Amino acid sequence: MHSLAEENYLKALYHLANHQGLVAINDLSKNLKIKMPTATSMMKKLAEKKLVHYESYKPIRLTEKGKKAAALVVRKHRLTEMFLVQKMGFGWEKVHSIAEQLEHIHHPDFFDKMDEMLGYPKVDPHGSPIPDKNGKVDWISYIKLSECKTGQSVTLRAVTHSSAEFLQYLNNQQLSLGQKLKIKSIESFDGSMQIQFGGKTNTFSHVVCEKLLVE
Amino acid sequence: MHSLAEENYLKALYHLANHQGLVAINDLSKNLKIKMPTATSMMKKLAEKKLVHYESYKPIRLTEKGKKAAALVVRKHRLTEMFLVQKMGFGWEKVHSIAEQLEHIHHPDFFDKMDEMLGYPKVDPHGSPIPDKNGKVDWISYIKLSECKTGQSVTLRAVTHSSAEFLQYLNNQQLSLGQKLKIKSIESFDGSMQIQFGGKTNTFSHVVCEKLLVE
DNA sequence: TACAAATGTTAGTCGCATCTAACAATATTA
DNA sequence: TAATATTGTTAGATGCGACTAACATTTGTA
Repeated sequence: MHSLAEENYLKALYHLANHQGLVAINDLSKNLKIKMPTATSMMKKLAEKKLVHYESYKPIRLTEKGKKAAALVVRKHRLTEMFLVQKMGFGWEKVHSIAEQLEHIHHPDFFDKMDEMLGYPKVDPHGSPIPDKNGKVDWISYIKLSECKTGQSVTLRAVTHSSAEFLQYLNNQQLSLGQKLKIKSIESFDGSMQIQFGGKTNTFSHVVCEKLLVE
Repeated sequence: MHSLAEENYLKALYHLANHQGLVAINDLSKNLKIKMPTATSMMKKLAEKKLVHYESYKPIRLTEKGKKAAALVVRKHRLTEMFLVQKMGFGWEKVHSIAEQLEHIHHPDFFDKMDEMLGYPKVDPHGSPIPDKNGKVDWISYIKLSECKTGQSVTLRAVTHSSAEFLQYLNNQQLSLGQKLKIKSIESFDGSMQIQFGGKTNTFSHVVCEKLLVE
């Protein structure tokens, strides 16, 4: 089995590769808040274990084995988040930090039981897809709210950031998944959007709109 | 907060002190399956942190601070076991090994929520008391089945071993907590007991009877 | 294109939790 | 009580995952 540190590197590589394509040592070290030499030496270790393709000065790529291992950690994380919300009554803004710890539990039965109790969910409370037991993911192609045009009507399907502060902000705006949104106008100079939903119109900054996925 | 290793030492000291009184380095190292020098150096570290009283060649004692820290780990372990049985439907023989990992989660809300969902239970699925949030334990004084006399009628209240094998053995005998037992006879040469319960009479070895607590 | 800035690697150190080997103290027993 | 066995300690090594300092490569730009 992989160590806690290894699992965290795999997960970071997985997310970075999905969000930005090529992954440099620098990205990885910033993401994990470790220094670059530490990341370099871990890449050598993961390369030994055939979890990444690593060549000096080249971008890092997960191998198929590495992708699967990473996806299985993500699976544990997202199943846990779903369990915490659905079965334990936590708010969606609380669950990320708990799941960060629980994702490292090595006990298949525990997660299989959650999966069963939840009815084999396909997405987590933030709308992110839950990888299956083989690490395969059903990618659903939503678009960012920030890419929509004035006048469009869309439905909020996922958020791409799970920090407690951001989700609490959405709570304060009474914004949750499934909410229908109508784009009233867009400020061209800062990209902020006036959005109508639930009988009111609020303004959201570009930074916020980028993190909201809709269809 | 304490490291995973520290928590495991505290827990071992707590259990050993409760089961056998004085605790020697040797006991500790056997219990944790580590070598004696490792235990010695950890005792020095825990002494620095005022979690144990340690003097060379003397038995080890937890300080009040150490007892509380240990009890809080035990609390997390036992709450988790109860949650796994009551809310997730695991058999009592499965939960120890899962709880061994979950007990090291550092997230008060997670355990508080379990506690609330379980209705603030006083004992775990094996009949062991759950320390309160201050680390205080309601000691209930049961006696070992092995100490009972022929003809006595008692009720099974707790088991003092939580290994999957032992509990599976009890499952196979259809023996669970709350079961009324009547002692039909005792073999004087090996201490095995003929016990009547649930409409049948089975023989249990001394080793088994020592692990069953009754009242 | 040449230099500067940014990025990446190598070499060596550190703390943690483990180990083994050698030595010291305590306990057991002949 | 003296010899022996058991238990405990000290000293020093190891693997892991982090670090800093110094050096190397790549990239961006004047």
